[in-house]
Amino acid sequence: MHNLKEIRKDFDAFEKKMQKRSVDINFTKLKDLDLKNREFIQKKEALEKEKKDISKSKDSSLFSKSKEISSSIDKILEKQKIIKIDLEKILSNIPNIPHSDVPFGSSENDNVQIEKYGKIPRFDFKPRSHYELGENLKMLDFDLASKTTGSRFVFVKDKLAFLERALSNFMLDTHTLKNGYQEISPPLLASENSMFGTGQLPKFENDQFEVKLDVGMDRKFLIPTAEVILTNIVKNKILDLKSLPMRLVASTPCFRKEAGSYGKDTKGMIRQHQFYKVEMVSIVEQKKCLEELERMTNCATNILDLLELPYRKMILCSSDMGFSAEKTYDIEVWLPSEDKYREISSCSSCSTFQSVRMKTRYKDQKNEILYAGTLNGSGLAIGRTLIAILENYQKKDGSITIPKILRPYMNNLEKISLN
RNA sequence: GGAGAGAUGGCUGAGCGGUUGAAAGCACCGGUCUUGAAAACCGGCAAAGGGGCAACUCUUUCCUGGGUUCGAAUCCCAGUCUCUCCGCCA
Repeated sequence: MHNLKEIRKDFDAFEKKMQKRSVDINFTKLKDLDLKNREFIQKKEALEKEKKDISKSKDSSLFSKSKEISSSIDKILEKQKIIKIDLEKILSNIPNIPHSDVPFGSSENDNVQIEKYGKIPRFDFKPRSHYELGENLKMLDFDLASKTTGSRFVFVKDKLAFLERALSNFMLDTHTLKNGYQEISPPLLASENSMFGTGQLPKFENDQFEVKLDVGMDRKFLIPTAEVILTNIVKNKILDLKSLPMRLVASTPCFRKEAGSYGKDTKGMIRQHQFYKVEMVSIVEQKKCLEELERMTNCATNILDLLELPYRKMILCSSDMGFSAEKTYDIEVWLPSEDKYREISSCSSCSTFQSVRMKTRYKDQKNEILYAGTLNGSGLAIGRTLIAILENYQKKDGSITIPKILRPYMNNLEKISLN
């Protein structure tokens, strides 16, 4: 969310920056509502002052006047409430402003490749897709999942389940032992307010799984990413400068409705309602956002380097970035069966966008209170890493070689083949 | 599920109808002292919002939402969360 005070300073500049996002926002209405809102505040405060003076004077002859003032205040408050709701509604649906580094674009086709890494494997046979490989090994079972649950779920079995678990441990170990992240095992449900804080609500409610709890009225949602719960750890806080940067990592299941992607990636486990992901979150001084983004992205790509998987690094264009992001790098891993790169990690700086929503601040050296910068990135999506290993490490006979770095995590198993 | 207790500033914690935005301590910032540091001492120190070029000033906020009152951190009602005891249980 944007700080209205900042927007007000230069409405036109704000409008101009927002054009890069290609979203339609009623700026005139926003400006108008802000103006009216401030008028009401002034009227209200004048009356409040008057009332306060009466009560301080303890002059009983003025007490009835005070009652009258109270009712006028109520009337103003009522009108102001409507304006405030409108204002909030507009404001909370405005995305973050893209950083000047971000290329302008209208679709994912405008994302810009920064660099390619690793060697694309050559096969002397037609490489199979991960679902063919997994089903042949009898270790991926999509039919069983539709039987027990429904579409876009999968059973991962046997050695592939082992591999999945090994990946989680390997990634967590790397981030905690080498990259300075603190491991967290968080709740998988988030409150409505937490979902608002990171920007999933109110605009993207359709993508979220809401969970009905019997007691209480508070709404709860299954986390679509651990980003939600990790970032909201610092909600409503004024942090000590010494506690920054704060780096957190968690490996959790993630739940997404994938509304609006009907017919997309219906085969295989590229796009599921539930998947494991190792997520990194950093809370930093606002001026250190971009620096931290580079660091975080390197932490993500480092995992691919260690797994010896070929990938490329992309910078997302203005229209392909997430709602809360000011700048995003996508890491795409090579998938031989599709003969192309597919997203396996997304690292974003959200500047102060989320911290304004969450009210996360810190005191700098001068004791000034500033909004914190927040960043999040996958390090990596486990399901998709599993896919990448299956496809890139496949052999002609349908067996899978296990990447060397993972073997210590898998009882020194070297290869997965049909039992 | 049953019975109690509580929620106050960055933190700990007093206050239980009238300059209380809130004692005290810790933390933090500035200063004195010191070769430097620590200790000690002195001073400063809540946030959000509005107005003003500024100095500054006003309003709101003691979990949330209602209510009583001229006036609420303080009284009443509802909700949320936390803790203790009992029961149940992974």
